[in-house]
Amino acid sequence: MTAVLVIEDDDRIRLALLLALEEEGYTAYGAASAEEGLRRHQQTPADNILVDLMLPGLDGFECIRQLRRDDDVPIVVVSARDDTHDIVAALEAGADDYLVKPVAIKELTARLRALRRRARAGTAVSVQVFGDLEVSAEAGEVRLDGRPVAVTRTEFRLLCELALHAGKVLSRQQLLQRVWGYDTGDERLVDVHVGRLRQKIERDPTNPRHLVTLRGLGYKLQR
Amino acid sequence: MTAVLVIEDDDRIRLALLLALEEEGYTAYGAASAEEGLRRHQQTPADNILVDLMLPGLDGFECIRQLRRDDDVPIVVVSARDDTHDIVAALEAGADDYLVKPVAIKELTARLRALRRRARAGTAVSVQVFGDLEVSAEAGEVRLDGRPVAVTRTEFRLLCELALHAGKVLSRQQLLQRVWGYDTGDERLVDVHVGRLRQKIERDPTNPRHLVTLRGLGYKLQR
DNA sequence: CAGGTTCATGACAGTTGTGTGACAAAACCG
DNA sequence: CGGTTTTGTCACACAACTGTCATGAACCTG
Repeated sequence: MTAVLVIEDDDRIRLALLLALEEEGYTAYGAASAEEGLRRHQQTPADNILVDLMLPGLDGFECIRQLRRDDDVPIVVVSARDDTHDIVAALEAGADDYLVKPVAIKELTARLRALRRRARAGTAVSVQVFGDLEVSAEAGEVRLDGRPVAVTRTEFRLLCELALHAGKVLSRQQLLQRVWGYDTGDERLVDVHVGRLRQKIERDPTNPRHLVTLRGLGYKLQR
Repeated sequence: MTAVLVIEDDDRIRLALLLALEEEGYTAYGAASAEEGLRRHQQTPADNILVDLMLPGLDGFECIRQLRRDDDVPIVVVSARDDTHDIVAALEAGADDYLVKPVAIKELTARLRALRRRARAGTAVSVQVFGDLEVSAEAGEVRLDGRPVAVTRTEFRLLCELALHAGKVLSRQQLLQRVWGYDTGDERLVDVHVGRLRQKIERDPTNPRHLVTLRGLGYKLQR
């Protein structure tokens, strides 16, 4: 779960942002001043910080500088001022992005995602977790209970494809198409590989909990 | 010196951007289509890429996806379209930022700086440690158990490339591309050099613990 | 419950991927 | 220049993987 701290003095805007972010699946909490924001972040560090520029007391620029003194958290400025000087100054102070109000929530979350992807790059590898099962596309690794599991290339591609659409059914046709690149072919092939994959990633392969069959529809991977 | 590649089909805009960037102290060069841009970046990788969305042939989104397939250079979209859908789609495709034309050059460069600051964080470590193995890119040195190991230039480049993306799989294609600069070539070449490298940096070369093979995927270096 | 459909699985032969040693060309260097 | 190191190519052997098929179980449907 991604936690976002919103530092904004206007109650209406702050609440609107918090609601919209929660709607999108974030854990969001607010602060009405820079001082309060700094304090809250020190207590429970957020994964992202949104900050307004015009704040009572300590202003946004100073707030960013103080945050940056000992933290590398992605900071996005959300300001009413659409002025190159402000934008440049905010970025120079250490912000990562600058949006002008009113912001489209979809754009905001897309930018937060892009920023987190960038902040993560180089440090850790991204991992998808399904209970006791972990899949990391970039590390080319599958783990069950934290222990690495050896899977073959096709099994891995198949698993990644299913993980990419976690929770959604994929028909054998779709899988043949996306994993094998076959426009046509024997759908049984998919069964065989699903079977082999189950042997490796399910505690009880005859009673799959992750990679389940939806009779007549296809397969899906669930959490 | 920072090199920026500008992919933009409108000659006037491209030239204006190139001039403005040079004015600001960047080395800037352009491409009038996605295909040309991809080719130029492959030959001489840029530190930043600016890309338009509406391009003849391959469009901007596809261009970004192709760049992202094997590179995480900071990408900024510069587009005339101010539409949330486009912005979200571009960021999802892998862009880091999105600016709407006409852009203020000062804002553009400030955003480029912010982006590079972010992209550098984490990667700038000059000595990387993988258990008993140490790789120092700057010193051009490799140590096993603290003892220096003599590796050849290509072996060293190969090792650095793998260390730079520690924990992530790199395909033989990517390695050929990045270590040798070959756009095409015999992938077995990589095997041979990996084999030679293992002889030097692995305690038990037949049972590699650091430089491991991921059948069908490529190689990776792990801690 | 009979008949048809859909799915799981084990076996097998053909194919592919990888490690390695040998060798010649190229680069390097006193 | 002549010797040494490095590099890239090749061929071969072996292990691992893939796709097909046959069989039987599980599941629907009327």
